Amino acid sequence: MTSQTIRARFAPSPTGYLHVGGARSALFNYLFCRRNNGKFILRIEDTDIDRNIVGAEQKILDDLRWLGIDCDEGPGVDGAFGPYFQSQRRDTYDAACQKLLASGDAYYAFDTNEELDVLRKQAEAAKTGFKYPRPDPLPTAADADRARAEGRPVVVRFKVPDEAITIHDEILGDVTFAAGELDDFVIVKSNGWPTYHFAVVVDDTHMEITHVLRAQEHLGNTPKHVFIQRALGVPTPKYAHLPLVFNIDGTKMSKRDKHKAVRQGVKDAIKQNNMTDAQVVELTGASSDAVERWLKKKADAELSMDQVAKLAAAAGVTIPEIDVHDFRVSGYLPEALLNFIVLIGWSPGGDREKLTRDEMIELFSLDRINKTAGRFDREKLLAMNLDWCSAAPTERLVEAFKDWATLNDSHMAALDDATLGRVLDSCRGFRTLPDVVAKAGILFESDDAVVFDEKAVAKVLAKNDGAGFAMLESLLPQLESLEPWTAEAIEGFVKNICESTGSKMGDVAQPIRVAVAGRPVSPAIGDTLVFLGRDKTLNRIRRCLQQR
RNA sequence: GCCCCCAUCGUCUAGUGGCCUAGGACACCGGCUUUUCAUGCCGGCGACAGGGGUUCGAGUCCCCUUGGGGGUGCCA
Repeated sequence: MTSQTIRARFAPSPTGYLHVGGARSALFNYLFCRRNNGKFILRIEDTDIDRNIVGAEQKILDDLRWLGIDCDEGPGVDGAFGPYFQSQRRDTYDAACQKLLASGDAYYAFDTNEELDVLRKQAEAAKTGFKYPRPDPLPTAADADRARAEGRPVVVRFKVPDEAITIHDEILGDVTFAAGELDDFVIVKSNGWPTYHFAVVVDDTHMEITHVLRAQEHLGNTPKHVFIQRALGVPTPKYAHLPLVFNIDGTKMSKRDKHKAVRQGVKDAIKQNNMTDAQVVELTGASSDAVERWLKKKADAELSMDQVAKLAAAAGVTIPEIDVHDFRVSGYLPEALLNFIVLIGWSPGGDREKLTRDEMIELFSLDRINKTAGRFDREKLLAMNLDWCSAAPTERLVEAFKDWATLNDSHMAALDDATLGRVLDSCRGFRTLPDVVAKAGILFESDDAVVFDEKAVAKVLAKNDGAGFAMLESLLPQLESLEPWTAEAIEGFVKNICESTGSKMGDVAQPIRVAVAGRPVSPAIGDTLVFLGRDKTLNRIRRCLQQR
């Protein structure tokens, strides 16, 4: 190791938002570095030019920032090892490739995808594993030029040594792969760009990465990387393969789950005649062919997320949160998400569970990482979010709520901080930020926006020959003159009514609540009326009386 | 097919050979509190996958079986 300092990295590819699994990898790397005074590096792996999505890296950066995971080197944070985009490091890969070609550790190959497909199918039919047949003798540079001239694709393959290899993993221990298991894999594609396996090794070397913490799905790739390192004559970093993160049903958590959930919901709706194929076509504005393919053949790409969202709304399906951004939009606190995620595959030991980022840093160690894959339990996340919301000071809640409200174009984004703080405090006990809107949002809409819930009206107002309505009627003039218009005064007023009429709080508060909110749910009655103000309160009660 | 990894309540986990008649949290069930909805509080249900070893002693070590997962791409 040329550097004594621990250096670890998170290396996402810019193909969309940051996935929670990726966020967990980023977090572990981050914690490991912070704990050990190391450097945390962010590198964008954009060697697959066709799959890159414009602006995706910015979204990933935003999500990491939202979570509070900051890097020491990376896009926008200069370091001595940049650039931090693989697309800007092409010459490095080319040089490394030339070196391997020159030493005979890599060679040119000219097979078309079709030819390879045929070989793979044959192998499958024969129930044997596919291994790329290494040509003998190996093609020369001249052969490569000739192939290129013929219009054949030219790639570079790594000549895998015929020897067993043992990987020492910091979490899993020694893992041995027998000789002859690997075949000669591609390191440079026909478009000249390196594959992941090659770029990752070259970059980790140049960036002097000392520790590679990555998902366990990469364990089987590690021999490839170590063989390349040996051929290049460079050191091997320490590896730590993190347990995977699954859905609650044990399937792999993926972006496809969103399509899957909505597809199922739409299918059910059609089956129950709540929806027709024609409606699906109309809703999405897509061609009926595209819709059919999406519906039947699981061709996710046929519909955009926007179109899928429309279908979800129509079919009454909730799209599952998969990306960090989804959880942000759903109204989770980043500190809760972070706390939840860190406990999948790691624990500080004992009964400790609730951890701030700083506590995680203090407690983090590689040897407490589990080997077992964990499931992403949304119920537990919800409970954890409630805990964090309950414990959060009002200012923090205001800040988080504004972020959420702005992101969701909520009408409550317009409220001033002081009001917002009081509203948030009056709703304490909520699980996610939108719960606050569900409970108190109506108080900040126009009076005509109040829709009276039939059941609530029947139960609270109309029952007993309209006892509730009568109550409201008698309350109205007193409310007109009540002074001062504060939560305490209003609560006191309601209590007085109870005492003088011998009724329970609910008998008085509920009719008022339904009158002003249309539903039997709102903050405490005093708070509810204060948020509304006297004029709107009276107006809404009068409007309600017309429902009689 | 082949290679690799994994295995404690439904879920996340504590447990690193005796402290384990296996602890906590979420969920679930029951009760209490409460002006609504939520909260909050109390209690309950509930696991070492199976079989062999090793050991005075195994959830903890070894082997097999079973089960789950990952890889086997000119994706990362």
